[in-house]
Amino acid sequence: MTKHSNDLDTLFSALSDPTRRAILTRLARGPATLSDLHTPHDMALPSLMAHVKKLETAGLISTEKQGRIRTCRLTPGAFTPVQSWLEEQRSLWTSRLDRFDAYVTQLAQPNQEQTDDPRSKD
Amino acid sequence: MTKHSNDLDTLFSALSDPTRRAILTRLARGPATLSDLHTPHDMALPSLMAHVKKLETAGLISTEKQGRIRTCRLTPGAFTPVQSWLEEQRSLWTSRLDRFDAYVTQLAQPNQEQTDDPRSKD
DNA sequence: TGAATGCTTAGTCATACGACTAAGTATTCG
DNA sequence: CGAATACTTAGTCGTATGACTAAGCATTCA
Repeated sequence: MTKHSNDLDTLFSALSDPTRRAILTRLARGPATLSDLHTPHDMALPSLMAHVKKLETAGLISTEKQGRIRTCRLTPGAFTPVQSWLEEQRSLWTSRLDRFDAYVTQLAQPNQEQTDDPRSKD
Repeated sequence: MTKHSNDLDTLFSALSDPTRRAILTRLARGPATLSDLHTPHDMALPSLMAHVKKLETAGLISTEKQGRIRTCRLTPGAFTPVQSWLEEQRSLWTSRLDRFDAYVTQLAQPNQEQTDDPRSKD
């Protein structure tokens, strides 16, 4: 069993390395072979290969071998789960702010009934 | 020296663990003490503490101690570098698609001069 | 004051990660 | 065919991560 069971685990983990992010940035401009990807990095080829494999496992890129050459390309829409998670967090955060705002507004108008501080809700 | 020198390294790495993402989700609803954060997780308190510390190091949360109680809260805008990076990638990708589109359009109109396939550019 | 509470530190351990070298395999070129 | 090319596999090594237990240290409450 690998360490990361979850999609997001694997994605965020794959993105947490600068070499891998550089590879993605390169591939955003177009497909490339392993050697192409290797050239700018001061690192042995097997080490770079391991990064490429991690990106592929995370579903961020796909690779295809023709003859002795392996070509790598970005997977369209691979960032979607990441962006969705971020969006969900943002949504939770703003709805909290809304509730807090309503609470403060209510405090400022003591004529009306008050509910509990919404911040303490589970 | 820690392993992650870069902001993005630390951020993505902090986000790559489900316990830590759960903590963030909890804090999106409002501040909480360490014990609060601990309760739902079947894990020793020091282990949870380590996660909280990692989130704090990444700048995703801040903590403050009053008496014997440590309160944790989300750092507003902490996701910005992550979202900017994603946005930059998207931008590279779409500009590549635009260039490719222009190339295809040109192929379909052989009357006009053709440039090289933009995909092969460095 | 003495005990309970809430966190903190210290130390251990297993596994994962990321780099390397060396050697192997499969294409392609001369 | 034989050599160069482009990856691939295997094996090693040091460090990082993430979990645990046990013990320590303030604060607060009775």
